[in-house]
Amino acid sequence: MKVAPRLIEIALLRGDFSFVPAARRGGTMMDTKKNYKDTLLMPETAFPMRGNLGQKEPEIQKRWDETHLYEKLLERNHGLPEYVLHDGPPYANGSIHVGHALNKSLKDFVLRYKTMTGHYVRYIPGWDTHGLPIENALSKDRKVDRKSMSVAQFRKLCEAYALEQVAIQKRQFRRLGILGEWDRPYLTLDKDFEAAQLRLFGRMVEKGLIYKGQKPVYWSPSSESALAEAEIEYYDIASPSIFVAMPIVAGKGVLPKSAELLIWTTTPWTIPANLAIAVGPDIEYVLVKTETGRLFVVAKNRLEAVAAELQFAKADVVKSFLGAELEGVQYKHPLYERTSPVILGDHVTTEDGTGLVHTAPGHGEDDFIVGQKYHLDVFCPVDSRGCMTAEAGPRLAGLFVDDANPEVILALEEAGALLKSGTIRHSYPHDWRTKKPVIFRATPQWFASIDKLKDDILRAIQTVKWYPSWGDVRLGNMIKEREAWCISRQRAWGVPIPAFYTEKGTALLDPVLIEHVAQIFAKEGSHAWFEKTARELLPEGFTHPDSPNGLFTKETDIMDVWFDSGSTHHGAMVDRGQAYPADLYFEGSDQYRGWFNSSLTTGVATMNASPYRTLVSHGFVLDGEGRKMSKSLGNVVDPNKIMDTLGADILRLWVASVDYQSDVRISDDLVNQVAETYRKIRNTFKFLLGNLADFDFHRDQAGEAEMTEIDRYFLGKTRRLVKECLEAYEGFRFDDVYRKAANFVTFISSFYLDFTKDVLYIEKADHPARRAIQTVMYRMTDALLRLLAPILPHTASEAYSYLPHHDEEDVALLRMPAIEPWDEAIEANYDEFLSLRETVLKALEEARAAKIIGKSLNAKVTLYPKGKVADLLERLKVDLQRVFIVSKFVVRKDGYGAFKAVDVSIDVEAAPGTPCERCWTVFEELDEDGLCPRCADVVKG
RNA sequence: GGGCCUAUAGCUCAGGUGGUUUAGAGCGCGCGCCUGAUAAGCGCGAGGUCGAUGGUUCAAGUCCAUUUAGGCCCA
Repeated sequence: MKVAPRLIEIALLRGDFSFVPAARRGGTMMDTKKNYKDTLLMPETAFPMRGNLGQKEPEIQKRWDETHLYEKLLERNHGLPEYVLHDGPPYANGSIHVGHALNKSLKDFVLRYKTMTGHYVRYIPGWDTHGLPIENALSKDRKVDRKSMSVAQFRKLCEAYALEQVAIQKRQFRRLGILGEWDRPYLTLDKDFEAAQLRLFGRMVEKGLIYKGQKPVYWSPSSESALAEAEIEYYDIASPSIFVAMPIVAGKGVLPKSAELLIWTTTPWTIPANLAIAVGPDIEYVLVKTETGRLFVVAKNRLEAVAAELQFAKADVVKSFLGAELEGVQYKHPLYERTSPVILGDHVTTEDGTGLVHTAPGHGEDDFIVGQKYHLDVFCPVDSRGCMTAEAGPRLAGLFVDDANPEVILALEEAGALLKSGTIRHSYPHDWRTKKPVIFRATPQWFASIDKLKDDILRAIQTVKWYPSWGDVRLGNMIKEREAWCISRQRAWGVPIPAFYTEKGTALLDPVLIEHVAQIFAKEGSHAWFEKTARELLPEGFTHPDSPNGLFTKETDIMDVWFDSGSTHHGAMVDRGQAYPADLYFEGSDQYRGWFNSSLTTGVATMNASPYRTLVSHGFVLDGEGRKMSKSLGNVVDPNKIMDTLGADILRLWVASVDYQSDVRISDDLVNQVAETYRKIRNTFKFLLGNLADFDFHRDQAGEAEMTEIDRYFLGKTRRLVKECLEAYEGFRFDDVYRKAANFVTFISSFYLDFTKDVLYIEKADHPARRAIQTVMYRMTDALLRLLAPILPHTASEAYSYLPHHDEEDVALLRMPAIEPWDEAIEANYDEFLSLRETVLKALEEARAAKIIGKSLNAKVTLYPKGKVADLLERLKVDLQRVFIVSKFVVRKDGYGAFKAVDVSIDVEAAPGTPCERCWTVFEELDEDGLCPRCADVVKG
């Protein structure tokens, strides 16, 4: 324990010497020692042992800013091959979390590494600044009443809010130590960006990829507007609950014509819009005959419940079959002369109802999706006020949906299709503002066709390099499953869809008009759309046959924000002078569905090629137990806190330590563990720098010819480290860099840096052996500093500034070390020697335990090699006494020692004689000053 | 429910196409040494049967199936 020494320190401070052990008392001995200590070449450096990163990093970052490090790097690498890492825009809302820190750190590793390998590397950070979360933050958190102002006014508030959020996140990102164009980031709300987005959209229009269709959305009849998921609140209400039978007209040989399909619904008003009945392909269905002789189809698991509900006295199973067999069966609508198909849908369950799902593509999300697959119409006989239209037939037309319900039920009863009508209490969506029920209603929306692009996208996927390798499968599966992309949003905060309507209602989506609007946006931003009239947004003198009076209106829908971020490869990359495609996209695995997907779609649509050559994805950050972080669980780790206390380099080192390609974990314990490793690395730097205090590499370096084998062995290990780390960087395997570097540090610290102290401290400054060792240490320091610079930029920068005779202003300005060959024969020999070393250390440990020796320098070791060990020693030119830090080392071919191991035995005894006052090596004879010949020579000669 | 992924010592990770004996490393932990890297350094040691089950095989952490837990994205 550390208690004892601490007590002594305290005692010394107090002047209370009663705690001091006897051995430490007595003036003369201490004085003598002190004299000789002054003659040693002890490590000397001002590089502090403790990082104090929380305080120091901001200072280092300030220096980077003031010296324009980023700009210098660009200048320096101007004309070299460009490497484009295109930044995916985080959403501008709230403080950053560890996921952000992980993402940005990983990118910075790549950016700094690529810069150091001689690439022209820009970093243009970006933000996603439109969208619903910002609208909601204003309405909910800041109590902004949207209805009290115009859309244009509300959008201005959104913009201001987004910019605030960007400022917050920017500060936090910069604290990580990331170099880049922070003064000129790209924002999706920038005028230029919005113009670029429109132009990209225009090209898709030109290619015929954009069309108008229908899609059901949450619709609030009470406020006559579409609602987003976040604007919905659920309350319990009473709804009708009806069972309806729909007669078969074509049974496909599976069902008799007299059979009827049984469905259940709580929204009778959607019955007029019924265009199909969905069944689960793998669900088992039965045809049952009731006491009345009617034949009904129902899911087998639901039979009992349904029979009870409908009070069947009898329900004999006539036949059973899988849902898949029913595909294509035709039935007749009970209220209209209309025939519809049975379709298959994975969304069908047997949790409630009959296992057969009434499908109205105009009134339900699932219904719409499955309807797309079967090319069903998106039929919606309900208007914006929630009233049935003429399409629902004269009997229902004009009725509000709630009033249509009883009328539909009545009609069904009259048609003999109603089997039961009741009520049910259930949770139902309501408008969060009016608190009135909402409905699902199809409205006209703009779509991007995916069908036409699918094959091209799938082909593009094959050209991308994926890390991890399963990325192509994941994205490919999503593309294959993907239906049309609805890009319309009935919101305010976003880029408007640049369509106009004529007096006759003709939609005008024309590349020429879009370019005109884009030019306006480039000057004024998309606010112009909401502040100007259609006339003002159209080219001067524009006419259209469908607008004889020259009147036009403009589209009110805005674009899905995924179209915003999907446009960054132009708005923020190509338009900023970078080449298409980018070398790298590097984001979280949720972006397979998001940005990877939308960027690829728009990229293929407009450039017929993937916007990225290589794609790397990282996993999510979980807590120490592998669980999702959540406020309610209280397991959220705040990166800002870590940076303020332990430092950004610790956080970055954590990032480097984990296998980010799957999900990663973080906790206080885990971060502390990384901090320990950091301390080891830092302290090793301090020691190395200290031992290089009097070393000028240009003047003092030794050639390999002047080195011992073991020097060359460690030089070789350094070169191996360089090679392996560079390979790891190339493959984005930062955890390999971390581990290899950490292991290297441990390895040299316990072996080379330990035994060479005898030469470094004791010998004269320019002793050849000492200069040889310093040369190796310089190489080690240099390699480690450069290799770790991308991961620990602050620490590497700081340590480099303490390196005597350094040439550059910052370590970041250096190149990665070159890969050099090393002597593999020496490496093999000394790798083998390591196991002999272990054996000797064990023997020493045993002697220590037996109180024969304390420190190894008090020992005399006698080694009795046999077989392979004897062979090995034949091959080595090594000073065993020095390497094992003992006072005497004897090798004897005859006899055996007490400590036995394979092919070797060892005797350890206390070295006879007295320790030299200066070097502490034990000698049988010393001169009159208590010095050994070597020390006498150094001190006196 | 579907697509994709993860699961080896307390922690972070190694363990090409199945076959070196008691599955490795670093950290942490325990014990000890040193006090001339000192809120440091060095040594030794104890910890896993490889998420679980069932298979294939002369032989599986390493192949197959099932299953459990967890994650992302859908539904």
